[in-house]
Amino acid sequence: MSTIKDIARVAGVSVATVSRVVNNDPKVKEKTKLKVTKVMLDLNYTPNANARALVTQKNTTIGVIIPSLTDPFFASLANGVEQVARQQSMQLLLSTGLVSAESERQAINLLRERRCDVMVVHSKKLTDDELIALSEQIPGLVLIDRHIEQISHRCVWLDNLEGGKIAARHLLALNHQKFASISSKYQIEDPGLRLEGFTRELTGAGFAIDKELIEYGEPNLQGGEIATQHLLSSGKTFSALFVYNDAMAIGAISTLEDNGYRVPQDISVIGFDDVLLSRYSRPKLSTLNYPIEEMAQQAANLAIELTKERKAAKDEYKVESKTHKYVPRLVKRESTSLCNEN
Amino acid sequence: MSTIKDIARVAGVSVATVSRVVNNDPKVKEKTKLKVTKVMLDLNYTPNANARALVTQKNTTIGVIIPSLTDPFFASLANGVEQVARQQSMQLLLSTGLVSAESERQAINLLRERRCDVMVVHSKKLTDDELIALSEQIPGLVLIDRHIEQISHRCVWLDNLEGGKIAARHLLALNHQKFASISSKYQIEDPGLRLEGFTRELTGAGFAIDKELIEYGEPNLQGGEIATQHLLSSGKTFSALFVYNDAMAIGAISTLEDNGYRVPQDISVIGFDDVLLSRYSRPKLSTLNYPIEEMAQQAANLAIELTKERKAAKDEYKVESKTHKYVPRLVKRESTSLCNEN
DNA sequence: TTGAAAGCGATACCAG
DNA sequence: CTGGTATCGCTTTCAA
Repeated sequence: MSTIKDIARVAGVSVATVSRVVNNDPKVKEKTKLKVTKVMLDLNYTPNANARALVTQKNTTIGVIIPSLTDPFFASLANGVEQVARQQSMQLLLSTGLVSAESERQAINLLRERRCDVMVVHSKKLTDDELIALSEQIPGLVLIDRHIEQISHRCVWLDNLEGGKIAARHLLALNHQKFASISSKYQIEDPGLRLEGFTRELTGAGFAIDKELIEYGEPNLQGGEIATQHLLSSGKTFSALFVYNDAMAIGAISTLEDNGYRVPQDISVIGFDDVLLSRYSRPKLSTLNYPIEEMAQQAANLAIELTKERKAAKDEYKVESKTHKYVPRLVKRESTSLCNEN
Repeated sequence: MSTIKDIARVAGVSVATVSRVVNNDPKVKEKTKLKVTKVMLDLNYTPNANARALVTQKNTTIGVIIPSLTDPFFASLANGVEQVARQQSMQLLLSTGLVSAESERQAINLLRERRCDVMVVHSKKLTDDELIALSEQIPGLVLIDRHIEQISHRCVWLDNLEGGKIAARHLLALNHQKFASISSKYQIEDPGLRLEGFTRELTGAGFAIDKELIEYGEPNLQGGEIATQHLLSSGKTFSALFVYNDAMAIGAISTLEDNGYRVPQDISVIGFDDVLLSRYSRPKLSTLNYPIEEMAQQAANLAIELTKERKAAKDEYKVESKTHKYVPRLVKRESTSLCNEN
């Protein structure tokens, strides 16, 4: 691979001049520019981005850390960041497969080694304290899908509590009175908040959800199926089912129908996330839209903004107090309908 | 951000020594090692990967170029590469949003600038010739999902023709005689090959497919719905439908059922790809498994292998004549069954 | 308009 | 075991 020196030598100019034409410096004579350009083409020259980054102390990489790519939800998240990257002529450095605090920590560290100072991180395992400490060292670190009060202005998150409430209000408005819910067995924040919002709103309306009608399972199709079987075998009846996410909801519907219940005529089912799947299922799933791609874009832009600010005003603490909270939007499709039992 | 010099100064040693402890060189005295390590922690030191790459001429990045991340198929591809990257302690540089030959070319070039010499590329727009030329310059370039004879050993691809044949054999074995097919309107290679394999096998068995029973549409749910309407309105009957991909197949099923046809009792439907979706649909979709994740892993490993080989034997042309062809596997689920018409 | 030279932050060879 | 130093490929003053 030819270097700037090779070009300089062959073209009979100094490296400084070559550098200038590479960077489009207007004060190179047109003639030399042409000459140099030709040699670059001949030798198939490509500037070395590493060397460049080293001297300019600038980095055109934006890092993304997510648990997995196969989950469409995270794929959308990555996609949102990618769009911003493209728009800003930056590139995506992606890290997945996070399972432990240690692996999350390591992923962040790898990004730091590359001096990638803009990063969008989806962390569920690291503690608030560690994240706060990290964010002090990394000005361009933005958390997505998580809210930490002390660094609120660097978090882009969804109001899961409100999402649960919205679901409850929707079912309540449809006249439902007997509720069940399927949640995720994983004790990350989201499932708890969604369920809490849901039950809280029910309580406010004078209803309650039987504890035996709350099941926990793997947050996927099969988990939804199994949880639903448990629900059914409890012997208790319900006309409305609030499920942690769309995949589980689709699994639930499938099991309900296998057991002779029609959705939504007999039982209304509402999911969460509004992934592609929910539009493909039959009946089409009513759910809460989680605008993850938009949020990811926002997060990426925010991260870029933060690094710029840092440069502009080194030690001047400019505490952005803006909050980046999103509220899920109800998407009414076919799996919920008026309750005809009461 | 502190540098190796800072550490050396504070610890009272030379940069060489610091470098040694960073790289775990066994011949540093335990005591100095401890001292240096402490300072590194104190100053929150992180080695600069760019500087490192510059001097070692080694790069721990593996590049992936795909059209999009939102498409689960490509997400799986990226995921496969990521797994290999992780396993080799490398990192993923991802580029998406390819729409034209120019953008594909640019994406590859950005990877080159970063001296990322291992790359897995999914290119549909660049010509064979350009790709061949490129692969001569980039030893670690591997093409996925595309086959170019001259650089066959650097292509990891699926035999779409054979896939079509397998589908045909499956339907034939189920006693079907009247066929229809939905293909993609986009004139990339795959749809043509799949359909050709399908019809060729039918012909071999003494059957044919009515040209009016071949529809083309957008390769998504809606495209499948629309194409199916066209098929139905032709007035011609058929008992088996071969669809370009799973999304279209699910759209097709939906339309068929809306029109009073039962799947598979009245009409058998078979898709292609075996994406997650096909397991969620009802009836569960019979389809051809496209082991894209496995293929992506293979491609990534191959790319790494190629760069190593290059290093081992510079000019010695070691033409790997191995071929990396995959054949799709029939996944029989619920959407195809014995024809009861004949 | 161009060139010489001083780094950027690390590695690795050669001495000692 | 440790230190000095040339070097990687490029950008960026400072002079000419």
